[in-house]
Amino acid sequence: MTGKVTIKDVAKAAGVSEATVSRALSQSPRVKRDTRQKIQNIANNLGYHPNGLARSIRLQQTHTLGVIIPDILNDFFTRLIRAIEDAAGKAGYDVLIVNTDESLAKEATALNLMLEKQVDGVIITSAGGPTDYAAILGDTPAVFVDRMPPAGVETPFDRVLVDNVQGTQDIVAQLIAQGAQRVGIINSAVSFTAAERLQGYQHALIAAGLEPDPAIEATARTDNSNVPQMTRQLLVNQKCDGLFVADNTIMEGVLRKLPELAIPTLQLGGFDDQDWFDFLPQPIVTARQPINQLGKTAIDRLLDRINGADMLPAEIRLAATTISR
Amino acid sequence: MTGKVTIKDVAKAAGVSEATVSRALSQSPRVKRDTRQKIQNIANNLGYHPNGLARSIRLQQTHTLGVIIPDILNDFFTRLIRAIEDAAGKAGYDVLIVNTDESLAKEATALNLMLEKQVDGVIITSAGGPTDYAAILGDTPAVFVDRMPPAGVETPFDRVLVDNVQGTQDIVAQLIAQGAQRVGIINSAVSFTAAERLQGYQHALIAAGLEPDPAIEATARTDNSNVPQMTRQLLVNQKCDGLFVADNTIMEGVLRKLPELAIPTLQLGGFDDQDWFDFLPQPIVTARQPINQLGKTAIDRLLDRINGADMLPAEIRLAATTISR
DNA sequence: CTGAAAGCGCTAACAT
DNA sequence: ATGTTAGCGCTTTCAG
Repeated sequence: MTGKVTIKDVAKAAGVSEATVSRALSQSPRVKRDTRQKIQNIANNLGYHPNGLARSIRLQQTHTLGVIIPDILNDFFTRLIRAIEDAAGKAGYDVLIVNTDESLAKEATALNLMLEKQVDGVIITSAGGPTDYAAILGDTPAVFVDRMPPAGVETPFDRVLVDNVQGTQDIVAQLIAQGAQRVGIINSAVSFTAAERLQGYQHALIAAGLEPDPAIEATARTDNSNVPQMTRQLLVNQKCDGLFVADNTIMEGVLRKLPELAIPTLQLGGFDDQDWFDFLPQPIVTARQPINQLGKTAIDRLLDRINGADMLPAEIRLAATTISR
Repeated sequence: MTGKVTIKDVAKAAGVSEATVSRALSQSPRVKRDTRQKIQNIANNLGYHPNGLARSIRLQQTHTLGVIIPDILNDFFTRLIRAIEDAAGKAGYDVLIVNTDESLAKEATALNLMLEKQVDGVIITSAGGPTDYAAILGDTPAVFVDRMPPAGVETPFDRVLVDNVQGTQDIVAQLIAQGAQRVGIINSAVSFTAAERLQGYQHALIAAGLEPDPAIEATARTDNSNVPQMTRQLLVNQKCDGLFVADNTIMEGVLRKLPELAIPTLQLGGFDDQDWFDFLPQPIVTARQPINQLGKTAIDRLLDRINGADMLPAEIRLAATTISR
């Protein structure tokens, strides 16, 4: 933090008051054209950059939104960030992104950081802990995206979510339609989406007259270290001929394990779509999430709140699209 | 920007002065244990969050670093961000990331944004324009990573770069060793890396006694829209039996086109490695970049500058590793 | 050990 | 059309 040339320097150089410089630089009509021109030139020559901190502290708003993301290496979140940035940028807001590595501790730190930086609002993809968001956030507006804190009923926040139940149900139904008789699941460690996706999975089984079997319902660790072993367990020991995988990071582990297991006719499906799935040798059924909509909807909602809209917290569900390859 | 409870409120509630609250909360030893305890409790109960803007403006430093990234959807940069965040975080710095979509205009905007936010330093992956960085940056320290502005000789900035020439040369040499007789190149639109990678490509050809041929040196557009066509051009029309591709985004386009061309024995290689290349049916030779080192080195260098280290701007080159699949 | 007061850079009344 | 001044929330001399 340097660039020590301040509005005072410009004022002195131009022989006017600080107020006039401020007005000139913010295009106020209350300053003569000539003066404005002169001041702008001088400011440029001096290499003046307004101090946004000072302005924000004065104006009581930063025009910055905080975004809390659990895994910046995950393509899904990268795209979500991009969508959020886009929507925010169009509305004139900057975005402060913090990655939490699915750690609750880091999430709390991130939240505090954002509050200290006085962000005007926050978008949270929760790592899924028992955090008391309302207490921490005070009256800073927040919108939850993709995941909700597990708290449950009385969440006083807006939520923009994917229809995980329906999305999963569609995929599993498709796997069965393609001939699978015994479909296992490797679920994710993220409690919120895991619960919903398990439900969709079971719905699909029951709708097809199949019985859910706890023996073929596995859960991946957060670091996915047990995925290879779970894959073998379900496909070899449990003789599943269909497999639903709850997200793209788990899918990568499964795909890596598959060749050595050499299952002849496996019906494979999973949540999250990746472009490179096009290059896979085997067929795969996936749910493509409406990422851009997710981001845009969340930002719209957040900006409404920031602008003082008086509305009840709502839950918005967006549908995923099933893609068969 | 809300959270209106300030240090003044805490002071009032605690019956002490603002100064004492400030001292208590910053663990100054110059305040009685009891007082500190009491103040901390009151602050918690009130839901007090220090205003980072006010503190930064007072302390003349933000403990925030700006990072300018040209394409946040590109896996390479995502990993770079992650590496930078990691290194910065360990040193107690936050990171403000801005994506420029390879646009010079957005890059300039991003730079200004960062200066206005008073970042303590900037890491730039340049979109590669004729921008006069020195003039814009003033005395804000900056380090260039992965790419340098084209200016050339007299860059007064530190640069942390990959050895593009050697990396490319190794790959192309490997393609030739594997039997390729006529190796084409689809280069990137990014001037800096493109120039170096072309050089490495040509070196390898010459070292193998092959003649560089402009007819098989193609360049992708920034949006890669011409990649399918270039691929056909080189492999079908120009009958190349080897192909070097300058980055991972171009590689994806090539891979997408390959099946329909059905080239029997193609030796394929490219810069940037992706984990999912493991799943490709055909062999591929890639350069894995030392991303973590890149990030860490850049941050170290930047922090040294921020802390006033007096050293000449240097260019640090890191080696890429060749991976054959 | 604690308080009073100045000042970081900026904008917005309120003058003139 | 421009200048004067107060104050945003914080830290830090300087006094006590």
